[in-house]
Amino acid sequence: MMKTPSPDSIELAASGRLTCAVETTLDVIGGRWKVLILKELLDDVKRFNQLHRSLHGITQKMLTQQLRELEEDGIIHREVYLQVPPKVEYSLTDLGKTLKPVLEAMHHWGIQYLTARDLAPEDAANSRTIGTIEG
Amino acid sequence: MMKTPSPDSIELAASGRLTCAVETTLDVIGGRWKVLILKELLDDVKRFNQLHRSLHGITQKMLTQQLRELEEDGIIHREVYLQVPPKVEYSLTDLGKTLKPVLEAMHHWGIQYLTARDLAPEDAANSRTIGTIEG
DNA sequence: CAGTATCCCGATGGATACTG
DNA sequence: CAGTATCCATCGGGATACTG
Repeated sequence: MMKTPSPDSIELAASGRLTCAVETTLDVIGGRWKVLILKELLDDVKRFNQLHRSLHGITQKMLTQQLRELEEDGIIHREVYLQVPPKVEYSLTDLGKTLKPVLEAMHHWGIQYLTARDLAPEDAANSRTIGTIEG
Repeated sequence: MMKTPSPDSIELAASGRLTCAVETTLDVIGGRWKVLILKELLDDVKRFNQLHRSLHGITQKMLTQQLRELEEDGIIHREVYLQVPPKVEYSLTDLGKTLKPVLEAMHHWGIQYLTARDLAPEDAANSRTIGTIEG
């Protein structure tokens, strides 16, 4: 995989515009707050206001919206307790838990990237992969 | 990593608003066309119009813009040949190549996700991770 | 507590035309 | 060939206020 020259892009009509599974993933976790939300839920079940407090800066609207999208995509589960005052708990579904390796890969790369840029920003800017400048 | 309860989020002032390395990664590859561009460049060096043709639907403006951003982030290298007609080649930097595992993880999950949703969309919608509904 | 409902703005991204 | 330059539509996302 990824080694094949051409037969790679997976044509799917699911969303109409996606041409590759990588984009599908990006579509699911690419939202402004989604990876943060997922991180919060990786190990624990959490309530709405718990999330609201943890994700500093997010508005209620955004939190609700992003949670709904994650729910529709089958990533998280929303458990409503019919009581007063209301109580709603959010948790990862089994499908959602499978995102862990992806998030870890992204986390790992992020660290590496920040390190590289921190230590040698100019070096990175000048780095090149082609050695022969020749028409 | 990811196993620790709290000392996780890496406060960085690089971009001002990022609170986690995962977001850093998303910031770099989260653009509308970036993962597609990266996929094109994973194995080959390519010219501007080659990319333009491969990424069906992208406009010149968008292609230029996304390429510039990737370049600024040290992910790709832009090699200009001073000749007529002009020739510009894009390639991954060493740093850019390190994204491969990330893209592979995302690709792999995307496939898995599509399969899961395809085979059992309702099942996924009903899946839950908490078993005890109890206030 | 856990949301909705409005209003609103700026960034993202697209169409089109032009150029060194 | 490889871009720029404009103009424009959309929409993600935020502030604020209200509610079952």
